Amino acid sequence: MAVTLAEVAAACNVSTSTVSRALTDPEKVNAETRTRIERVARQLGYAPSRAGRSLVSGRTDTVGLVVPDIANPFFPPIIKSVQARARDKRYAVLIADTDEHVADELELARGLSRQVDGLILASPRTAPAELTRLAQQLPVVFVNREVEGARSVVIDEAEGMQEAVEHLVSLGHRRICYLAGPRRSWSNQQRRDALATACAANDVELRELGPFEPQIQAGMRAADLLQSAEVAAAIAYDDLIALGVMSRLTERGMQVGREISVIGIDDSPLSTVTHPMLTSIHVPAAELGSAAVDLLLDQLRDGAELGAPTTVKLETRLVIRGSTGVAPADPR
Amino acid sequence: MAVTLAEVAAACNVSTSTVSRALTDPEKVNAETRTRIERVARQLGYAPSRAGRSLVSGRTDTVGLVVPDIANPFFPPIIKSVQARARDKRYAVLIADTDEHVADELELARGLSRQVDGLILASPRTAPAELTRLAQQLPVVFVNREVEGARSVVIDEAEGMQEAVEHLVSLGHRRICYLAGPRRSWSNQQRRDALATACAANDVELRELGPFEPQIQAGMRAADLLQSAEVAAAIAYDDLIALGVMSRLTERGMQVGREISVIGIDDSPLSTVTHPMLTSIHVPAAELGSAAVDLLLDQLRDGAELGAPTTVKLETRLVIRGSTGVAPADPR
DNA sequence: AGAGTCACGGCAATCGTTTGCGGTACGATG
DNA sequence: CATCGTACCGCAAACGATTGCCGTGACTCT
Repeated sequence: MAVTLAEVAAACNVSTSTVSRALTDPEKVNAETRTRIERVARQLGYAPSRAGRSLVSGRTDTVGLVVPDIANPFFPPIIKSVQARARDKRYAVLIADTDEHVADELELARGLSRQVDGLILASPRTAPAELTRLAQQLPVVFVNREVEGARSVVIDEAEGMQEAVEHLVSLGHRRICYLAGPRRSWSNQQRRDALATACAANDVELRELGPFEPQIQAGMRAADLLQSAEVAAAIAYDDLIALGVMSRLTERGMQVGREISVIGIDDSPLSTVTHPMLTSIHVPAAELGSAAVDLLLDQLRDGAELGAPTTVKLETRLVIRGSTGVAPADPR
Repeated sequence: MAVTLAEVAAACNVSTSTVSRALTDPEKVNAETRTRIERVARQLGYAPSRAGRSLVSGRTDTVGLVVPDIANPFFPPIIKSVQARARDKRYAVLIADTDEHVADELELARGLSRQVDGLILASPRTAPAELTRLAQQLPVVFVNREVEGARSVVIDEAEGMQEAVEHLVSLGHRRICYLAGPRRSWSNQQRRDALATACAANDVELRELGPFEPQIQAGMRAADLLQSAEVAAAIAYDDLIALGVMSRLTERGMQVGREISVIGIDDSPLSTVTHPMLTSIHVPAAELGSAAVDLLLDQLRDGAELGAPTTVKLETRLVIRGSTGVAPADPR
């Protein structure tokens, strides 16, 4: 079928070793023969067999990426940047989608682990101990989750959250409702904590509803609950929930941005598709992805596979759009 | 590092061949030894090396999937269903995103082709001849594009488009504007043709604007053009464009669903997030994905690698929501 | 009892690459 | 002229799994 090293070697009257060296270790072989080999290899359309190479090198030149839900607009930008960065470094990317099934997460990761050199887990929800253990078995980088003894890339929601609260306060709001994400989600806790801190610092009352799954439908459910709560400002766990809320509230005749203010988190491209557009805390998704790849490849190269646990923190900031406005005189 | 066949064999006092057979060809070996081997293998945590297996079998148990843009909500459902179906059949999925760069499409596909048994190309925009040639080199299934001599799964927009036109006509519209997708896009031509046919059959005047890239931003641009055209009903190439149009029109103070009607295609989950919600032609995305995998694996199994070119056609239908309404008395 | 059958499992070749260990030929050096 | 160094390249052994072929032993049938 495919052209092999041996065929190229035969066509050049040299041994396979020489061809191999010529193509991977150019200095090790005479310049003249090297160019000859290179030419013939190209002519014959030679491409090294991944399998053969893997077998002896022990590497696969592939990284795995596990995400909870490709359809959640938060992840595509991350996936894209992971792919782009990996491709630059000659790595392929295997993707697995857990469909938000926490139970499948480890299983999928383990499955991938056999065919990749390293893994990136985005927003995992598996128990910490399991993740630590996984990270001891092969190079892993966690995105949007800090794990003991492992490397991770996370976002620092403090800044953005503080801006969000100050923004609402400046509009006259004194009471904010947090629409919580999945109960055991690490980033939900981070966000809730950041919000609590910001509220405390600004003397704002904080309420909470939820938990909600990060899906539009759940956001619609949240909207109905929100209407019976006495608040005029809500910060949602993520954009999807926020969008669901807006959609449902609008449908029920409320004027988002006037009667009630809504803030999302992620600043996904969808933030601009609604009317009014969604005020959201911007998360640098592309950087999340590329930083994760860098951290991972770093780990792979150094051989120091369990290199110093590092946490890269990326900043967030508030992007103000139309879904937030001055608090109504009477907070309902 | 990893447990090998040889280690399992040693632990069982049998040869590697026996272990291999016990695990892959259960009938070929004595029930008693088989269970013993299975037990030991599990205990030792044995997992076959993909590389070793590939080398001798020539297969990789991996399929490649090339999509134009993961961030386009049309594709995640397809990706998901491809993955799910592939996983069922013990195949891994390598994904590549062309970022809408037509030029990279073939290159990415070729790159993948070395490490997969077969390819699925979703909505490719490469020239037909190239695609035909690609399909001769390895098993390929095309999604959302018909290619000479190759297998593909496409959608039949005729039905949905006819429903859409009839729907608009029943609301009093006599003039429809098509917001075209990328000029050389195959599905754009399909959709335009289907629309033209439906319009002719219903004695409706058809205008056209574009081309537009399938992105929200482009839709916003379309909206502004639309306002200076004398139409009160538009059918967009896809939901993203339609959503961009709605968003921008609403922002400019128009009442979508009253002053102007908008219809999208794809019926992506986002259709429900806007207000009013987007009337859209539903495309069975999940079926597209799983049908593609079935077609591909079929091709792989039969060895008849260039099996009969088949085209699977999936039906579409209109989903009516709030973005369409009765035509205003004076079409502006 | 002898021959044939059958189930089971081992041997060894094979897939395509990489790489340590030498071997060869050449030029340089004393 | 002999010795040594060096640059280049070939040999062959891995890597881990699969599989055709054959040997062994037990059983059956006549």
